[in-house]
Amino acid sequence: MTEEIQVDDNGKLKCSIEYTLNKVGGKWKLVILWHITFDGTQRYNELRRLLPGITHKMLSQQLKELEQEGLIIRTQYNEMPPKVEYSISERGLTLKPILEAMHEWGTVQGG
Amino acid sequence: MTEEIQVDDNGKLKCSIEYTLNKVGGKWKLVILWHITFDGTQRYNELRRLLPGITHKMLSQQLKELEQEGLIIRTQYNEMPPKVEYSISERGLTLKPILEAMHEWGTVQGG
DNA sequence: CCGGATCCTGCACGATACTG
DNA sequence: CAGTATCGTGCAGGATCCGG
Repeated sequence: MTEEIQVDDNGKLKCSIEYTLNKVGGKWKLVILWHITFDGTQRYNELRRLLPGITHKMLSQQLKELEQEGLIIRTQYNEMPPKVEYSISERGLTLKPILEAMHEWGTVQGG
Repeated sequence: MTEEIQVDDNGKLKCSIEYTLNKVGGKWKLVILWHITFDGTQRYNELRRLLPGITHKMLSQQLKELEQEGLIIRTQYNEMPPKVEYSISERGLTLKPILEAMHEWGTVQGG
């Protein structure tokens, strides 16, 4: 079994936290994942309401990236009107410790 | 004791994770904290070596912000040549669960 | 050795209009 | 309802020089 070592564009060593930040960094991803994980499956417009301040573009963009990473699952119902649900995947569930830790810290430190 | 509720610029509710991201979000803060927490007290240039790719400006800027947040402690020795050490604070130690969770995830998922 | 000051660039993020 | 398309912009982040 070969050793997989994380490197950046210049071939320098990266620590594992940088890998994580690459996947779920940015302003919205962890917040989205938190809601889908703990509030359960959500529709598109439900997420918009849960995320005050997010724009149309950012929500759909972040959802698409999260789906491509296999962290959430997109389920489309071909009805009228359209209905799309986003749920957490098994891989996404492995982020739970991170979400819980960050939520706990924000709650305690933020008052 | 009054209830402290997190709100954004428009008075909308924020979830605790957003508070956390405000404090330790961005490209470098968590990585810096990880090294100072688990590799122990570090000098300025030692941190530069531990953080391949970080620029002079970003390192000093992030260190200053982390110190102002009370997450790390800056100790200056008035010698020649100058010597400055950065160590984790008690408040900074409360981030340990987050750091461990993100490092663990990056290690497992990143291979 | 440890930074601050300045100037600059690019991309994350946003506003808005349009569509099946 | 659940998105795309287009166009802007501000600030995170970077390069470089200066100073104690």
